[in-house]
Amino acid sequence: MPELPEVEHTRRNLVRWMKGARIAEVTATDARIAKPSPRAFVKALTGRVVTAIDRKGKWLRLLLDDGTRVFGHLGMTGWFEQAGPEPLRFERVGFVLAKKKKRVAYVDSRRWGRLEIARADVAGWTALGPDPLADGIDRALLATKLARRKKTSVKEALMDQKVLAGVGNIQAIEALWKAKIDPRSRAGAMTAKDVAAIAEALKWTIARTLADLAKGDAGAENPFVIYGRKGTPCRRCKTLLVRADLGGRTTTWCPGCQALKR
DNA sequence: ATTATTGTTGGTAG
DNA sequence: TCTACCAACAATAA
Repeated sequence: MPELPEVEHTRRNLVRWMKGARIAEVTATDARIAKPSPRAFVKALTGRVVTAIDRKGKWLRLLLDDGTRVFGHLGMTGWFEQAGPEPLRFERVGFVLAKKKKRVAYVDSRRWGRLEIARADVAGWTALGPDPLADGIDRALLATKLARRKKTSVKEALMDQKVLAGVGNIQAIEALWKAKIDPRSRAGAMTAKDVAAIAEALKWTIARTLADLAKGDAGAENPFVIYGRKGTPCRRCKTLLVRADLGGRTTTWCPGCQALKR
C-alpha cells in the first residue's frame, strides 16, 4: 500500500525493527521478488548487520555492514510486518534477526514489489527526482518540469517519479483538490501561483497521511478527503465529486471548486 | 461473473 | 534524449 507516506512509515518501522541488528537467517524463494535470484539474495544478506535504512520516493534502501545495498520497492501490494515463527499469508521474504524475538516479513499478494541486492545505487534509485519530504519542493524547478509537458495533465506529470519522487495516484488527487486545480489541467498551463499552491498542497497531504499512519488505526475507513469519494459532497463547496480515467488511473475531483486550465 | 485496484517497466512512435 | 501512449505484470476484494 505504498506512496511516499506509506513507504516512509514502513522505513520508520524497519529502523525500529532492524537497524543495528544482525540478520541470522533469510528465507526467499520467489524469483520475481528477490533479485538477482533468491539464492544470491539469501547468500548476500545472511550474517550481515543492517547499518542504515533510507528512502527516496517510493524506494527503500538498506545498507549492510559489508557495503551491500538492498533496494526495495513495494509495488502495489507489498509491505513489511513483524511476524512470529510461522510464515504469513503471501509472505515472500523473511528475516530472522539475532537477539530479536520477532521476524520481519515482506508480504506481497500481487508480487509487483521487489527486493534487489547491489553494490552501488541502481538506476531505479538514481533516476528519481527530488523527494518532497526529504528534499523539500523547489518551486522553480517544479515549474520548469511542468512547463515542459505540453500535452499531459498536471496530475500525470506530478505522478512522474522524475518530477517528484513518491507522489502517486492518491497523493496527486488529494493535493490537486487542496490546490483547487482540476487534475485534467495541462501541466504546461500552471502559473507560478499554481505551482506554489501545489507545493503547499503536497506538503499538506503527505503530512496528513503520515500522521494518520502514525496513529496506527489500520482497517479504519477511508482517511482521504477526495480519493474514493466519488458522488459525495465536496468538503469545501458541497458539489458532488466526480471520477474519470486519466492516463489509465482513476481520478476523483470536485467540478465545483477545482479550476480547469487549458 | 464482473469490475476495480495506493505502480513500474519496456516497447513503439514521434 | 525527451515526451507520449499503451500493454503487461498478478491476485485479491467488493
